[in-house]
Amino acid sequence: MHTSAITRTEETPNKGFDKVFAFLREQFLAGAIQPGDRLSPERELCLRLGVSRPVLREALRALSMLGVVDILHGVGTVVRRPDTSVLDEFFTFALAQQPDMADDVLEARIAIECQAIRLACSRATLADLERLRAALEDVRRTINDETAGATSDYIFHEALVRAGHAPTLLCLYRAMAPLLHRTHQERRVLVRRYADIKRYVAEDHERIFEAVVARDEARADAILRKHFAIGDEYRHRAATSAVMP
Amino acid sequence: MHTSAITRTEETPNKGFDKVFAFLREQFLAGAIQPGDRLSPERELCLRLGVSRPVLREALRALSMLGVVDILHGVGTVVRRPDTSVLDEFFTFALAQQPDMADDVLEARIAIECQAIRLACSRATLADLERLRAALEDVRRTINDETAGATSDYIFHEALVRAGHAPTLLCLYRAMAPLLHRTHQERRVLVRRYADIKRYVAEDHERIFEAVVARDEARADAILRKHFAIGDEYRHRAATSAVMP
DNA sequence: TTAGACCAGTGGTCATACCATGCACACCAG
DNA sequence: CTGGTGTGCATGGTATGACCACTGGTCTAA
Repeated sequence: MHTSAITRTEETPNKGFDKVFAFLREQFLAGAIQPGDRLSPERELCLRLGVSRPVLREALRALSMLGVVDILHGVGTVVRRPDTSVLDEFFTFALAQQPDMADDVLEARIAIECQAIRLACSRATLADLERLRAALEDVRRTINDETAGATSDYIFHEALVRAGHAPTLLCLYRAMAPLLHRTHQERRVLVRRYADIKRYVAEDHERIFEAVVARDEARADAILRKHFAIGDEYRHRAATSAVMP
Repeated sequence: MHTSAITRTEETPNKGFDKVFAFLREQFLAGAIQPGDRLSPERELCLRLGVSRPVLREALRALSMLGVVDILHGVGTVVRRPDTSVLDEFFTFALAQQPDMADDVLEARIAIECQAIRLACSRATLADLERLRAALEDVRRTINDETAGATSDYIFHEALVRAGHAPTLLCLYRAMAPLLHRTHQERRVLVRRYADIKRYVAEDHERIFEAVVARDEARADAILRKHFAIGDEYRHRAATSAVMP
């Protein structure tokens, strides 16, 4: 008990994995290593850090899980700009065991999108508007197809966020993409049950588009919020009453 | 080139790490292992899966990175309900690599906070309001202290997001915390230059608090938005005109 | 009864050897 | 000169076996 205390009298903040991970983390956050750089070979790194190769590899694998590096067999470990693809894994696991998390993420989605649409009102380029218009037509065209409809819906909303020209918002939004897409598909199942939902989907998206074209921030925000609220209500109705004429 | 194809004629979809990770992933998604369960010991698992222990550990570490399991020294590897805390690491890395991102992140911050304040209007508990009130007093008390003032400011806004009771929003907000705090401190430097900024800081936060107490979503959102806009303007003025009476 | 020591189970680390892949360079044939 | 080809090295990928360190329960002795 008290014997072990002597052994670690000096500096032993973390050891092994934590030490390595903390070190690499530092390097990244301090900007010492930039995207595109190639890390030192594993054999060299583990010498420099005073750990064994398996431990070093655990840390590298951890970073690769976070999307910070790519480990390429026969090439090396290269730093990459983390994209949101990692979060796909995360949400997959998270939702498998915690379906109620969907609602929570949905709230974050609303936050992102409402801010993005405000920005879009002042920043949207002609190309953005054209993309939105095309997406809107797709939504209308696929209104009777559950699968294609879900995709159209998602594409429209993503186009909306893109039009905001805010990289971070877009990044966050795309992080939730897998989840959102699944939700869209679930929602589409309701189309059969509630006939009026088709009109709601079509008209809402059109009004959203028009508000952006008119560059009316407050109105766009309000309409979009209402759009989500209605969708929420439909899901709620579907969840509470299993059968419906 | 063509020789290697023969070697893997049968089932060799992945080998080593991928194989193990895929296996565990299956187990989770199929619901074969539930939160609270304890995985088999490493030595046993790696035998069952036909891989070495280092490789198995890489996979376990990967899962722990995704927040799916907790690895406890001397105890075992236990499955946990994934929460959004993992995203901390991710966003920390993701947001760190772009220095010019400050303004952009600010926009994301506005998104989070405006949505959170709306939720807070309907969900804030007495404890939340009390925390907000205390933070508000701190803001007033430290109005003349740049450093302490920045901290108070941040604490108030975080309390706001907490009152929204949306884990994902809070997680995203905290991921931006370091950047935000820096911004708050920079803003405080302006206090000396513009005397009226003190009144603005104090009054705005008070009105924000009152709106939440009144549970008026639209008003709270609007006030908060204006609050940010004014802060933005101050920063803009400070940036464009270096000197000012 | 209880405080302490002990022990078995489990994760944490290490060292070394060998396999697998990519890439570049040199080499050879045209 | 040119193009293809093969060989070798650098690097990641895996396996093995041993030992250390922590946790929890059990057993012993006061």
